[in-house]
Amino acid sequence: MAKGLIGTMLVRAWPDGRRFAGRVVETEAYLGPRDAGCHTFGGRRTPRVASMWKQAGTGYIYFTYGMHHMLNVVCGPAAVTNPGGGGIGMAVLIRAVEPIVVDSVLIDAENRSKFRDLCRGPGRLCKHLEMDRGLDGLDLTVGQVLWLGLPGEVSRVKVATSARVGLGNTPSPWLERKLRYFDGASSWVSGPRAMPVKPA
DNA sequence: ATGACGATTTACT
DNA sequence: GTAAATCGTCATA
Repeated sequence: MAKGLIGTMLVRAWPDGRRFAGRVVETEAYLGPRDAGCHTFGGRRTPRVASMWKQAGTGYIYFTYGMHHMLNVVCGPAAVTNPGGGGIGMAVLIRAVEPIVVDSVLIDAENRSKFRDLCRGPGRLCKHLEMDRGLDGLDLTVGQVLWLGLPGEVSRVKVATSARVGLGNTPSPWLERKLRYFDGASSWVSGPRAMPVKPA
């Protein structure tokens, strides 16, 4: 799903009618309880990560560093047979988006560079789309506040991969896995365009 | 009740 | 390149 979401449209609509739409260009996969980099590592089910155990299509938004919010798309099944447990606890972090519609105005490709940093990085994305814990747990399949649409452009996207960003330095094979996906031809991607697998 | 810690960004050297 | 900003969350006590 992390790979498949590259190229899809992320849409945000405000009560006052304003709209934003952007093309997803960078994601990261967080694979659940076995993944040392994942918030559900070890089967964690604290209030903060509760949304990660819900069904695919749920938004998981959390707060970190005392100032930033991050948006994830939950992608596992929800609890069915075991109400207190169940689910898979996996999600995809949306790290960067190419602005297409800003303040309800379609931005031509030639003018898009003016918005280069608007949604480049998970923190900036949430800041500019005004997404916080108030939207945590939202059903992203209901197109009213925040949702995902169809691929934005009919073009062959070359999806590149790298290790995930910002996971600290606790040694673990999980942190070296190439679970970050991005449009290799996009200039809207955050951080390094390729990360070394492991510093020699 | 307390303390350590971020799936980051920004400002400075 | 390095460091500060800043606070909710959760594991201890």
